[in-house]
Amino acid sequence: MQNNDAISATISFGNLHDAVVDRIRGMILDGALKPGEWLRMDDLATKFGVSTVPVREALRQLQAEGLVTFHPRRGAMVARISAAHYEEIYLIREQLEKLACRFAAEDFERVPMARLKQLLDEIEIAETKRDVPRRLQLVREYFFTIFSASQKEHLLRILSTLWDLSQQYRRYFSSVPEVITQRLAHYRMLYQACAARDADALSRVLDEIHTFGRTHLIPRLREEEKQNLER
Amino acid sequence: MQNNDAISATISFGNLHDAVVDRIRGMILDGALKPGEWLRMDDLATKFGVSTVPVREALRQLQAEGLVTFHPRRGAMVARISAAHYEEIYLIREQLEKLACRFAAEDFERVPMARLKQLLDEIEIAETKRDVPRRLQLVREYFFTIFSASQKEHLLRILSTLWDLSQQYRRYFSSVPEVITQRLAHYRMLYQACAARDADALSRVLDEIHTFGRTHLIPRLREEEKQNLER
DNA sequence: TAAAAATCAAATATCATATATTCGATAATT
DNA sequence: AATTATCGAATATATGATATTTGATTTTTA
Repeated sequence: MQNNDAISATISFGNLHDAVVDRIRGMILDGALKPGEWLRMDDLATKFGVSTVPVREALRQLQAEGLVTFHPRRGAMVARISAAHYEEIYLIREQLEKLACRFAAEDFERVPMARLKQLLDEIEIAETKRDVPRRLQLVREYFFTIFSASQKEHLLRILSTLWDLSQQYRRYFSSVPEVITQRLAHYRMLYQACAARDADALSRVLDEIHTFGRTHLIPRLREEEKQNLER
Repeated sequence: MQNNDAISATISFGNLHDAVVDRIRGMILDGALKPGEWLRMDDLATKFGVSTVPVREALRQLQAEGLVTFHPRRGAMVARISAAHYEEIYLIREQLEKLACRFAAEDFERVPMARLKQLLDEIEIAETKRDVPRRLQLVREYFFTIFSASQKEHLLRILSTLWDLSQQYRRYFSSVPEVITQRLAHYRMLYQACAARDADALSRVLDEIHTFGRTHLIPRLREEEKQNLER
């Protein structure tokens, strides 16, 4: 009997380590593995059809990324991220995304506008279809299409892990209608700033995006967390 | 015969993974392992008196931190960091260190001034003794004593890995007299800004520190790299 | 010079050990 | 007498060592 989740069948080349990392990270990001959930190495290994060794390595890497916490002799667990942590992560993202856009704006030729337009359209389609997971995925790709024009390896790596860490938070707000319409407006403004090759406008839009998060979303999240604790 | 480098003897509890990570990271940071050098898992394992498993895990974590690169079926190697990478890392550090100081300045009470003074004195002593490794260590501790007042877990973690990545560069300049005197002046200015509980002054000093790096050190490093390639 | 074999090390699996947790039994206290 | 607390054994699972396999590189021979 062959397990459908088995990796060995799907990945014929490359190493198991990276494949396992991607699988587990994916499961955490789309909520299949929830914060606070224990990650039993044996279970994951049999699920993926591999031994425990690549699983352990994968979990260690995810720990380094902040998505997983290790508890000595107890095992690994999906990281619990508090509202305070989200706030911190967002402030870091704000600075680094501004930096990435500054680099990108040094040469707008590197921003693939056609791809950006396509993603923007697909985001709106996903929204009309109420396909939240797909929209989240597309939005991420949209932003990173812009960030990538910075051609800054480390910056992109750090931003990528920060987006991973704030994924839960994004999913949490992905069903609030006012937030969605506001965000869609922001995405369009980003596109226009890039299309106009206007570095200042790009910077302003990014500011607006993050100010909206700071003033509207983070307080809401703090409130929500307080309610959860009281219950 | 007992190997002096053996970890098992020194670390009786906790897991080997963390101990091995610290050891290898330490060896990279103080130059015992040089950029481009292959990290043979067998060798490291026997050197530390452990099996290859914790070594592999440690190398994977260091890969996530950016200190080590993996080459499929070839092994792990100490990361080579180009002048362009240093420049990028420094620009990221600039933004994040300003952010950390902004948080720290929200409540100067959290900055342990006595400790800061002590470190500043020790830095100057280490300098008169020409003890470069110790000075590098102390300077790092000095900055992180300030950053830590931000009480921002993720920010500190990211800054820590960025300092690790720029360690080679710091060592490279640690023997240039003009750089040292300029840096010592910067450290004193940092102390004074904190002592005066002046957030603006702190921000200005940090700006000056990074501007000096950008205008004087990075170009020098680029030049050096070019010469190395020509040779 | 090219091909094949030998060698070497990483990648993965399997096996062993150590530790934390849980459950049950017994004792102690109310 | 009943309930709770504590101690110990059993179980589960992380952690670490050893063994095997796979892939790549180098060397040797035709």
